[in-house]
Amino acid sequence: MSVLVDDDLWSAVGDPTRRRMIDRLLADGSGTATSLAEQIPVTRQAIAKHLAVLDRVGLVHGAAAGRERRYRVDEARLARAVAQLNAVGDAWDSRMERIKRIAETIQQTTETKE
Amino acid sequence: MSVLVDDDLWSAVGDPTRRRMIDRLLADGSGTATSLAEQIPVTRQAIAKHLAVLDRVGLVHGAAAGRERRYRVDEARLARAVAQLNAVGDAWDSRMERIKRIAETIQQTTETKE
DNA sequence: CACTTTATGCAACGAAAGGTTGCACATCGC
DNA sequence: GCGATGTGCAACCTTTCGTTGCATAAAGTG
Repeated sequence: MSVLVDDDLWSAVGDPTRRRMIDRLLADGSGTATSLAEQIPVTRQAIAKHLAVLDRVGLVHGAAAGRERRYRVDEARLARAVAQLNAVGDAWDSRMERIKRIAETIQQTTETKE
Repeated sequence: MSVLVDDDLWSAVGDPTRRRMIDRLLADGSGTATSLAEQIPVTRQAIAKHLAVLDRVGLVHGAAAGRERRYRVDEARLARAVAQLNAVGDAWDSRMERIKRIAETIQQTTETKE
């Protein structure tokens, strides 16, 4: 049984830098390429490209505001991504019954059908 | 605060092909580069490289058995990865309190198949 | 208004990742 | 011994992630 996931969506959050960007955007409410580059150790241009990727899959939306372009997380879209992360995690968990003990952090019982 | 995540571990499961490989290995118990290549639409060599990546982060272990090299998922390690997926998902969720309902709705539309 | 600062955007380029093909080599079954 | 099967190594291509450099637009300030 494999879970149906949107590879583009997953790949978008699969990148460490993009994950940090989402963290920052969620923490601050919104941000620009420049503001994010000040908080994450990559250049503004790299951030800008990642924002384009995130925008393309709909995880963020940018709006021009004067001379700056301010980005904000699309929470519904991110919730969908989170749901997929959980779905895959649950699917794998259900295949590893015997190690449930080891994964003490994961207490959510999953009744995913096989 | 951002969640402490092992980027290598996350990146390992961030690749669609590697996720499918893990799915197959879990379903079949074990597998070889050749057997996996028959189930996933990429060449055996590509599979071999992914197995090397997964082995490096400890998600799978390979053992020579005659002329073939058989790989098996390290369940403790995978459980750790799953825990991190959940941790990040939870962190993001906690930042998006107000859309919890949407997340639930999306969850229902996330299908699973064989 | 002119000038400087600040925020973007575009382009070229390099390194690494994911994928392919081709071939050499080891091993199993007969 | 010999063919079929399973690996491993190497070269090569494309995309992705990151860089630097430069041009441009919008504020802010004298």
